[in-house]
Amino acid sequence: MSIRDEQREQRRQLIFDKAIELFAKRGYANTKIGDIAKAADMSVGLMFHYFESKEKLFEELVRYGVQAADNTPREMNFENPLDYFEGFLKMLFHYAKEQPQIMYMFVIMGQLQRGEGIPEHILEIARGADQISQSAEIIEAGQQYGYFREGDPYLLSFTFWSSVQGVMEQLAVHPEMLESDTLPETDWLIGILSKERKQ
Amino acid sequence: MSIRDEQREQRRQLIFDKAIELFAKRGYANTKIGDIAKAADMSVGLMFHYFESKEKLFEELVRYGVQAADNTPREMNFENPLDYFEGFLKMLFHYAKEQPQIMYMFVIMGQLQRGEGIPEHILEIARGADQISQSAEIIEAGQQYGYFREGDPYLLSFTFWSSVQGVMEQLAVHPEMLESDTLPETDWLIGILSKERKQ
DNA sequence: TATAATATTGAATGTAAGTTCAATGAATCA
DNA sequence: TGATTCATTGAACTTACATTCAATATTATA
Repeated sequence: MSIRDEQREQRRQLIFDKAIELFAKRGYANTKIGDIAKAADMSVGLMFHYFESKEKLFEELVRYGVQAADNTPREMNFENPLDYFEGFLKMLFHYAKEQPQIMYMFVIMGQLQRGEGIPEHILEIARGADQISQSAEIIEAGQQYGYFREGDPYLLSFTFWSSVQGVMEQLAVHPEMLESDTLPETDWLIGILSKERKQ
Repeated sequence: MSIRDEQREQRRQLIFDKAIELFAKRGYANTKIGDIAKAADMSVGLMFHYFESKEKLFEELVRYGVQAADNTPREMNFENPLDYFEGFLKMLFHYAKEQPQIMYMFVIMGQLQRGEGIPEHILEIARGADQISQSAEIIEAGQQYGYFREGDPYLLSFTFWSSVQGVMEQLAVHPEMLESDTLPETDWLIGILSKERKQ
């Protein structure tokens, strides 16, 4: 790859990263192209040299998020189903510090569900990753082995992911908590799902 | 009060209610005055007969929310501090069905924390209600009597309220769950705070 | 009923923000 | 070095949306 191409790629990546942060912190409609340009230290016009439009930028970002969400579970090994959730949380909190993009991505994927201001075809892309239903299956299976609390698996999954979502959203606005490593214990949230308290 | 005044009040209330719902579901920037007008079945111009501006409407709404949040704890009696949180949740879920406004209000108050698109003086109003710090005090006191989990009280409070926030946000987009009374058990969330599992 | 006050509308206005574009500068390559 | 391609900018263009306003209808009051 030529130097030109590399620089182009770096520039795109820079915009991408700043956009993730801003979209996560302020929401789609609240985030102005000018804000992103300023954060990436370039003119507004240049943004359009790298991304066709605000919408396309956001779309690319959502695709990236869906893909990441899809891949993550496959990368994980776990013995008991609860470990799946615990592992996920640990990973989330762990990465949150070094690569806040992952956390921001998570926040954005959540915001999407609320988004009537967001074009339908982008919402469609996001629906690909139905975390709640997928997890509900794991929970249902796990309940038979007594790992999980009793109750409607979908509702448990809903409650767990909504909570994680809420925590991530708040963390996104409180970067100082990340920096000082002041993060919830994974147990606190896993407790929503688990039958017993950890020893 | 004259009939005119009454009707005026009703009209204002209608706008107010529709605005709460839309702001909660779509966020401040995403919600167009035209959307609210359509929901309230009136012309855009008429909205401005009842409310000076979108911002003023939102401000009034936030003031209402802060006041409601302030009053609620005083209305509650509880024996052990955990009951305070459980009572609050029960109330929230209970009202959510009949008066979704309360739930929406809750969602909006949460959105405010994220809001750089929202005028500073409105954010200032919202800061009046620092749920997290207030609850942290109750938690800290309760820890001494063994009701609560060990851990940084502020962080516990943060985690609990973030989770509640997350659940409310999701419920706001899934009204069918409210209607079918498919709601999380309060225990699931109280477990974030409590030392022991309920018998 | 006549007059005043209020309710209501839709079109006009102003503005903020997304997008386009012509012009300039910098890098690449022949 | 000259030509070509890409990077970058700021200003112009456009559109969506908040807000204003003149005109009309409705209701209250004398």
